Amino acid sequence: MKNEDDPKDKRLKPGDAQKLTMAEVAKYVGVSAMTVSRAFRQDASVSEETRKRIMEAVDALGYVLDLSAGSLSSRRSGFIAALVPSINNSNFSDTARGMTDALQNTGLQLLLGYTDYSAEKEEELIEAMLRRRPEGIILTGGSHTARARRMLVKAGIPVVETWELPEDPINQVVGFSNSEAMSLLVRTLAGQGYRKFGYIGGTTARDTRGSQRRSGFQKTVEELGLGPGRMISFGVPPITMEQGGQAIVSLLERWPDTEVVLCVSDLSAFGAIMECTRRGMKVPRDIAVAGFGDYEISSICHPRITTINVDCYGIGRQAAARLLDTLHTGEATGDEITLTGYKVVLRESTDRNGAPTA
Amino acid sequence: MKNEDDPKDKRLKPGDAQKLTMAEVAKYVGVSAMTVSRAFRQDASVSEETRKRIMEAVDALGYVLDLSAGSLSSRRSGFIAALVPSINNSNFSDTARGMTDALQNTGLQLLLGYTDYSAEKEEELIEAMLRRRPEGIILTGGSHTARARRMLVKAGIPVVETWELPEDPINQVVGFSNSEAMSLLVRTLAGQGYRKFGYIGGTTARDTRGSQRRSGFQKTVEELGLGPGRMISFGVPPITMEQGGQAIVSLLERWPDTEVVLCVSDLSAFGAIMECTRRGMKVPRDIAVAGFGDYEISSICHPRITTINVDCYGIGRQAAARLLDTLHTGEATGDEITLTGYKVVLRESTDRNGAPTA
DNA sequence: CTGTTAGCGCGTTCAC
DNA sequence: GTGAACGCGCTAACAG
Repeated sequence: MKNEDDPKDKRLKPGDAQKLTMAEVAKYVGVSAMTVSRAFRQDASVSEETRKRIMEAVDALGYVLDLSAGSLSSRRSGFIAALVPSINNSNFSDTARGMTDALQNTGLQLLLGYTDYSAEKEEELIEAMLRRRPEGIILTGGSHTARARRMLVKAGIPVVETWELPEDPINQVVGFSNSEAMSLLVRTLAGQGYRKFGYIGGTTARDTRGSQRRSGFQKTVEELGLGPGRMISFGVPPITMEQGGQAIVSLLERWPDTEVVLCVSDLSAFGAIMECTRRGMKVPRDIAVAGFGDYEISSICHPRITTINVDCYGIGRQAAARLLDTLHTGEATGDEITLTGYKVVLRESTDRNGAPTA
Repeated sequence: MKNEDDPKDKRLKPGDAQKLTMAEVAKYVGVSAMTVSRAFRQDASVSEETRKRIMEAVDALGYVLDLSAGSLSSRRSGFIAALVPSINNSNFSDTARGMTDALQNTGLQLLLGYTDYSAEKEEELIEAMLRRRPEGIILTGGSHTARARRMLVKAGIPVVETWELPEDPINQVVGFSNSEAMSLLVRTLAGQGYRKFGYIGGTTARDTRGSQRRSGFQKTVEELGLGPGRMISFGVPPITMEQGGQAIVSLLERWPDTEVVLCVSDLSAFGAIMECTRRGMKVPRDIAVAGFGDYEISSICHPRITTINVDCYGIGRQAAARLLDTLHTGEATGDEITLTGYKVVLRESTDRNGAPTA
């Protein structure tokens, strides 16, 4: 913190300054600050010769551009805010990766936050993000507090909601119907002859995607005339593998004749299957289990787990791409919904032949 | 974008403005902008009465503080930069969560980037981060390009390197010796009577923690007089479960009498065990397997996996805490190393009794 | 407790 | 292709 040197010695030596400004670099090179500024932009009109000299000086002096100053002046922060429920869930981290990849070489940086599945925390985070003046914002899901919605609308930036199909979208949507996806899984398994369906999910209040999957399950089971599904809830998200194990135990105690159990997530399905194995039950011989999300584990474990494959990475990538479109077309783009695909992946854990090792 | 109203109508109506400034809020309330600014800070001396009026106006108008302007003026960005190799690895996302939690209520926000295990990408990211003028930066590992090191030193902000013990730390370190941790695992298993050790890891160039684990393994196996370890490499990081399965097949083809296989990560260990199961081998009856990292899966799967438990969350939390200390004590804190704990967790996958189901 | 003045380090805008 | 003046929205520093 102390200046050991003669404070009047203002000469600039390479490797000297800690907090260098553009003006100082400009003086060193013998141009104006504006020219240095231009040298940093792709398109700007600076002679190759001048740019080269400037960049050499930048290197020699170790100057680093100050974007916070630049964005104040240009009124473009260079940020895109993104909120996901949990960073520890590989489905969402795949989505975050998709967003980051889509933002590559756009000069935009992702400002990532996680809401812990809480609408209140989401509201706080939205406010914190908006204070950084992001040029767009990507949210997970369509449930937000009234104040959050107000802030988002007022911010006047493009908003993309993902992973669901909100009834009343703020702006753009990139996602799929969790309810229909689960419904498809129920129908597929019913088509294979399963009749007695159980369901394992979290308490619904916080995880809106989870509750959509649950209602898709219930609705479909009833539509198929298979009576009310056998539902077991474990605690609040994030979903753990262990909860799946505990839940299937409860479920089988209560309804021992259950044929197939659908889980809100592959993670709980895996926990359930392992617990069954540990208790000497064979999956799918004694009970079939399916998950949701097609996590890596489901194609590796034994037995491999039937699930719904969701395009997590694509959701992120497309959400960012939609945002970029809107930004480039001058925010005039109409609100629109981009549907992302999902598909049933049938694997050993629901195999009717009960021959887990193929 | 168009202004439908009379542009001369400058009266401020609640819920009107998109881009409101502090000065406008101040005018609305009848105070100076500075007083509004003070009302937003915790410590600042503003009468409760005035603050209340200001905050009501802020609410009514929907004003959102502009931190980018504030940080230019205060010369404090409010950012902490953090770089992790991969966001899809739950060990690192636990670390990120630890950092975020430690930064709670400090007014500092995490700017997260992932390097994809590449020093070049890390260098790029460091530059991109420094352009935002972070007040501190947290890195994973101690291997950086020369230019990255130069930029970091020159930035004059506290740097914390994590997850390893670099030979030549830049500043502070929060981590543990990956080599010694792996060594401890080898010794523990050798103590149980295992003699023929195999090792499965990635190609070493990019993943420095992986190569430290590998060398800890090799060194220790030789020290114990158990000859050179049987090493199999799979591709570049990130580590997948599938690679573990492929690797153990190669390893057993080449050295069929291997008794125990140590893996660079629980993820490859899990893949290896599942592949063995699929091929009709029992773990640990036919071969014992251990991992590294104590991922959730290892305590759930069947058989449960012996591993090294690492305090991932604590690494993040302490790294951020050290940074905060340094920031508060005026950056005068000496460089120091904070060791984080690790411990061997013995589970079924290396049980000498070979009774996987307890 | 509150107001005034003067920048923070850039980019915009308009000259040349 | 380059430069000068000005201002982005806020806060530090000082005054009262």
